[in-house]
Amino acid sequence: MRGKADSDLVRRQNRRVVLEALRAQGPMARVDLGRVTGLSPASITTITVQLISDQAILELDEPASSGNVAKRGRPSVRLGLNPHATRVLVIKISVDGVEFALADFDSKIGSRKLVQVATYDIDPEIFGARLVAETRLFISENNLSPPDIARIGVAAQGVADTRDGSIAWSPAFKARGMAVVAPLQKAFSIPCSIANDANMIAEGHLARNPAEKRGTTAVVFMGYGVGMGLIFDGAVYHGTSGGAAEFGHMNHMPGGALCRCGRAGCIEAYASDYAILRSAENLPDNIAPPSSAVDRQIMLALEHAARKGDKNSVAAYAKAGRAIGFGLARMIALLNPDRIVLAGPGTSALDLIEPALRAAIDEGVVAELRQTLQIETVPIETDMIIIGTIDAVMRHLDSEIFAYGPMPAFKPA
Amino acid sequence: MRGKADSDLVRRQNRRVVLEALRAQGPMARVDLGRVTGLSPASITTITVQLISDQAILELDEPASSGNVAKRGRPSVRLGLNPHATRVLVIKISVDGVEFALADFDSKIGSRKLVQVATYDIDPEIFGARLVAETRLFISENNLSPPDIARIGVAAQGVADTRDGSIAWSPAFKARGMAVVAPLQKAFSIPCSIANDANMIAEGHLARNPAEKRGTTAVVFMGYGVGMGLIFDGAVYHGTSGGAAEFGHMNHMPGGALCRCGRAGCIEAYASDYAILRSAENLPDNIAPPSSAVDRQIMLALEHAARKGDKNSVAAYAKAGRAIGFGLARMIALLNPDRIVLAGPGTSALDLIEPALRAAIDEGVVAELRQTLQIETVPIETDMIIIGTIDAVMRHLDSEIFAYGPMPAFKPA
DNA sequence: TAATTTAATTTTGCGTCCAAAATAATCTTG
DNA sequence: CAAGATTATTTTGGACGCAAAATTAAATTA
Repeated sequence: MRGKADSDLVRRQNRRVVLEALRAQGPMARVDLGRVTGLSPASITTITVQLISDQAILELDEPASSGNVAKRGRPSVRLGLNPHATRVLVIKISVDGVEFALADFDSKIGSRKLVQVATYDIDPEIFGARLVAETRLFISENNLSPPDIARIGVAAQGVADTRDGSIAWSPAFKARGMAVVAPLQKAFSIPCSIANDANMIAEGHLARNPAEKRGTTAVVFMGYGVGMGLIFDGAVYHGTSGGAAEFGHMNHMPGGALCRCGRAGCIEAYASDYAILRSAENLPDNIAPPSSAVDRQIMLALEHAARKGDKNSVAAYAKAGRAIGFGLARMIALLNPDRIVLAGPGTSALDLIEPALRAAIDEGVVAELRQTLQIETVPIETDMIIIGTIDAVMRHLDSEIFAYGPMPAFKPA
Repeated sequence: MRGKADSDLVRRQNRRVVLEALRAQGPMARVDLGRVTGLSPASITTITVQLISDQAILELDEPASSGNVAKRGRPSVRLGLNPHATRVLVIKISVDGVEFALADFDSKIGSRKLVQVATYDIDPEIFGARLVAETRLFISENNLSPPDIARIGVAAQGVADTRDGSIAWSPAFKARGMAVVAPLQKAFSIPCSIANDANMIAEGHLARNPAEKRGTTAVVFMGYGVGMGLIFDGAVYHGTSGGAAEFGHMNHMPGGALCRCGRAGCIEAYASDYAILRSAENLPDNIAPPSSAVDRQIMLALEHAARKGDKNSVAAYAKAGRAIGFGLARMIALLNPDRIVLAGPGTSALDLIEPALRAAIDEGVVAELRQTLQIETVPIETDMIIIGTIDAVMRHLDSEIFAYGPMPAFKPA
């Protein structure tokens, strides 16, 4: 914590704490809010009166409805986030196309839509215009207009530049430096931000796992690519320009296998779907990777073959495990994390990958650093990119807007 | 920032802000403290009155002494940290032996002493006893007794375990898990903590470079070993058990050169003094490294030979640069830092190392992540370990003791 | 010596928190 | 069904921190 403190800071912090409690644990009564936040009942009253008048939260008046077994005493009144406090638009940009989702202030997704876009050869200018047009269409299809939306969050596959709001490099685009935030903000005058998709998965994991509020966790995403999100003390780390945790493009072997990014030896060039496939088919590892995602069925068939004992397939998964394992070993030496979480569709082949992965960690890092390390697998799928982006945007609204005082420009639905 | 806020938090935070300003920028008048901290003159008065009565700071009453050209108006009274507020003992444990230093509350070193200890084959029990005995001697030689010392900070070469207060592994010891904090605390009843020496170098760098309060910096130390300290937003990152930034033992090549730590392929096994020497002498890279530090003169002679054009020496430095460069490339992919700072005696050979180092970074990480990255060399020597440990301990005292209120158990000198 | 200038403190007011007391709303029980 | 009992929430009053304005302090300049 830096800089001076005053009563303004206290008010904002406590408002934020209350909002975060409601967001993380769902609706609850004032008494419970007091217990959870550590604030006195008197303070809770003051704060909730303000938040209610700001329309950020509301009383969920279900008189004896919710199967409340008759308890003694004055019944508690549950408070919840006001779904109509504001709305948020989330856009996911990947090789598959562009996906849109609208979420209410209580983080529930109201509407979503996938638009197929032939991204690879598209011109940056044209993509920007297309993105604006599709966004405008999606907004109007939901009977809304731009001022109804408080913020736009974009999750992009590849290296997102959080500072200039562009996609620096992505497997979805041949071109580099695709401007994304600028055209959207210019067209709609809505604050907009962009981040890497794996970091957004980590945001989603963080929002759902209170244990991640402490210590360091690396969330590894395995699938069409290999990604990572780093959580330090309850905050996802983005790095200087948003390029943090580019685990897939962390070098594994100098001069090694050819990667989609054009360089040699990236972890992704050994451990992503296309790389495992290429390796299982005994193709040389310097042939150009495909520009589109590998069909899920093909990967499942490959897993099946490996489990049946097909030598090449088994070796391919082992190679992938070794690449990820050495990458993790290097990460462990650098960050000494508490937990590693393995997630994504690629974990369906974990039985084939894990032995080599663990052997590589054992070989690659001093034992003392991995004694307390937990490695676990969680069922996170690609949908977590959208969900996590919503979480990230909401966290921002909680802190930066509602925590400050009366809502700016609120419009009841 | 987590948890609720109250006026207690405000008071502590602002007291800390004042102390940090005086520590970072030296003595200054109340007016200037107000300017620097953003606090009003009224608040500065209140806070400084308390800190003076706690004897944490004092008025530097030099009536018109310090060449103050006659200014109009009431003269300002400069305030400074009270050197005698408390004392701190710092212990550095390395292959060379054990070094002691005493520092006053204004961070100035009062007395220091190097004790040669044949560490390598020592029994943990015996080392603990010896450490306590030497510490007791050092304290009494300075006409002090244990209660005069507020805190002991230990910096250790190798993997320090901040949680159990031991040295998990170190090139200085054959044994693993050397208890350090426990015997000291038991003997003297003084709070004691331990950390890795490279992290302490980063603490020292941070204390002297206000720019490091923002963003991410990796401080690389090159010399008898290769170390790193990571600074995230103005705080040195220690990891779960204090083992963070073990850059020297981050794997470079699976199955590669033999390292002091017993494993194969660590960066240190290519880029530390002994590794460069081994490589220049054309010895196989699987021979056991020496258990003591390489003499500085030998390394300087090697540099000289390389600059004269000796092929083997030139190749050895290039190999070192490549190992460090790929390590940095991997770190960059993971952390997307703002700055890399190269430091330590090894930087005297930077002209021989840097070309290969930069080439490896270019080869090993996607261009977009290194566009804004600054790589600089700073003249940090091994002495920074002691200085940085003092800084770290003082930062702790500022936050955890003096920021809270009256000093516990203060004894004027 | 009086006016001016700059530094620091004191006074006063405001905002936030908390503890305790008061009030509200419901259930239990005779 | 009315009087307790019980639990939730609000009100009241006090404490503590910051900041603005007024005041005091200490020096220079005219």
